[in-house]
Amino acid sequence: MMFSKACEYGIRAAVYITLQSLEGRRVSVTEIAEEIDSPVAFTAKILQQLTKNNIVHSVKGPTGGFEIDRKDMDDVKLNMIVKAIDGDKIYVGCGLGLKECNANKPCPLHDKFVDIRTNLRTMLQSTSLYELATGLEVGLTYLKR
Amino acid sequence: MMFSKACEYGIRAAVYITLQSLEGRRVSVTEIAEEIDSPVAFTAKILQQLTKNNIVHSVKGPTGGFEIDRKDMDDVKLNMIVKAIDGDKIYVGCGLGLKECNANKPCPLHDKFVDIRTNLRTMLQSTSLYELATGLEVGLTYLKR
DNA sequence: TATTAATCGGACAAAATTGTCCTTTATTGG
DNA sequence: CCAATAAAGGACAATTTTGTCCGATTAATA
Repeated sequence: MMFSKACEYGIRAAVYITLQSLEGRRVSVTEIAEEIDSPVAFTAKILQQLTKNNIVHSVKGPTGGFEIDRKDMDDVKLNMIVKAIDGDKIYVGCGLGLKECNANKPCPLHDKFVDIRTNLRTMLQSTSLYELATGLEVGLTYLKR
Repeated sequence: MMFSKACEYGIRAAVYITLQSLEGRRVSVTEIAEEIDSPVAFTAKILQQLTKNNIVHSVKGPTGGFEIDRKDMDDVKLNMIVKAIDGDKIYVGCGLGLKECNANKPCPLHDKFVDIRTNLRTMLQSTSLYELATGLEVGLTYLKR
């Protein structure tokens, strides 16, 4: 409703990989898709994008799979994932779809939107994968269903 | 980025109709589409939905077109338009796309999302067509480009 | 009453998003 | 080196969203 399906899967996948990487486990697409309840092949596609953008790290061959460095768990914020998959259309662009809409020439909703969007951006920029994964770890939050 | 294209056009159309109704003018789809810079036929479809939902009033035949009663300009809030076109998926539903996600069994982003979504809902529920149209009237805001 | 101008409604078309499948490439372990 | 395993990548398919077209319906007016 806010992100594309691809982006939703992407975030869920990244969080799951983070969770498993914390335990030192490298995970396959099959496992990921199963655990986050997403279409396997489609999830694979999305993971390709995340690896290209250095958000997750992938290893081919047997014992291969996806993982995230401990450092990256802190460094990777949600906005990076969103940007990698959906682009920056969440930040840029008018709420009413006007091409030119800014403080100078605002659409009728411009001012009311900047607030909401700023909140969203701030939230995405400040939320790390590690933060999300720890909630899961403790059993406070869930990724499936 | 937040609303569907259909919804964007719908809001823009409704605001334009409001503006013209304030001047006592009834407007045709052709004029609306031109003034809000949207595809005519598609805009017509969306206006049908708005009419069915009693958000705008339509009159067939020559001298016909769309208009909004003065009273409705205050009563119709943006959330009604959004609901009529996009349904309530903006309010309902998990930010990460989980089927079951609530305070009991929250997704990792649940709490951070409720804030943002509450802001959005509040804004949509409190913004009337009249309010948006008057900004246009005074030349403070714009609908095209 | 005939003409004309407008919305309504349904069928269709195009484009974007979501999703699948299969082949290639890299890597591990025997 | 070989077999098995996993991601990468490209082609294709299904679905949803966006958009078009055209005939039917309604109403005003000459």
